Amino acid sequence: MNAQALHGHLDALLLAVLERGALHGYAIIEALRARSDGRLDLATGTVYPALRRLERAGHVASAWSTVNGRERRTYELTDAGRRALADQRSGWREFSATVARFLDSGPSSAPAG
Amino acid sequence: MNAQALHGHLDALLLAVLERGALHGYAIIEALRARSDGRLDLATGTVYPALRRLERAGHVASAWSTVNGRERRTYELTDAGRRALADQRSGWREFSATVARFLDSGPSSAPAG
DNA sequence: CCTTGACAGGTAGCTTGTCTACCTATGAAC
DNA sequence: GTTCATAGGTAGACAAGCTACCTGTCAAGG
Repeated sequence: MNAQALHGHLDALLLAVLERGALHGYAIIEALRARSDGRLDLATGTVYPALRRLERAGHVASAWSTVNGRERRTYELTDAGRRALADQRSGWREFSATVARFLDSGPSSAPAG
Repeated sequence: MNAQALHGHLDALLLAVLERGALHGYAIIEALRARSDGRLDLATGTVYPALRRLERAGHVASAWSTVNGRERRTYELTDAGRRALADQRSGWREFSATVARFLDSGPSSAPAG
């Protein structure tokens, strides 16, 4: 399952992983992979631009830090990002409930017609 | 909620409404609106090209019929379309379960940390 | 006859957002 | 100094939905 299916929901996932604490880009990709049991395996070319989008929107803030002599850009949720995440969560719930009406049950599992 | 959020799932919804019986394009749009309590209000410019996509893929078959002197193109699920729908259903379940891991619960609803 | 509005089908071009492919750089192993 | 894992980044391709527009029928109002 690639991010093409996520279209429009990727930003929400990014905010969600950052909710547990600040991470750098590569670690975000690994967190996504780990928490999804390998189902979400995103390319850097997908995640980095998305992170920059979120930063432009003010939902995350980034800072350079040097770890083991390596430059890493660490991303952190802002207050606006936290609000945006709450918003996206309810948006997701509405979206998934709506789609589920069409896809969660087939004709065989319908009660009587 | 617009179809931009549906990205990649629209085809599945279209197949799902056609599962209950053949419909013409306009009626599909109305069925989507009705079954979603108005949440899915798709433009013809969204649905017609999608239908043509599905027809090219062999998932639906269309036929012209004249009703009340009006030409209507009626779409019907093919066997391949039925298989594709079953496929999309399981894809949807996996997708929604995966995203839900990140978005269905906030830190407040987490048990202990 | 002409206009307006609901119904019905259709297309072109724009925009957004992800993907592919590529590049730079450090530190460790060989 | 080559290769691998880690880490950050960009350009251009591509898919798919959106906006705006067009054609046409039928019914109502003038």
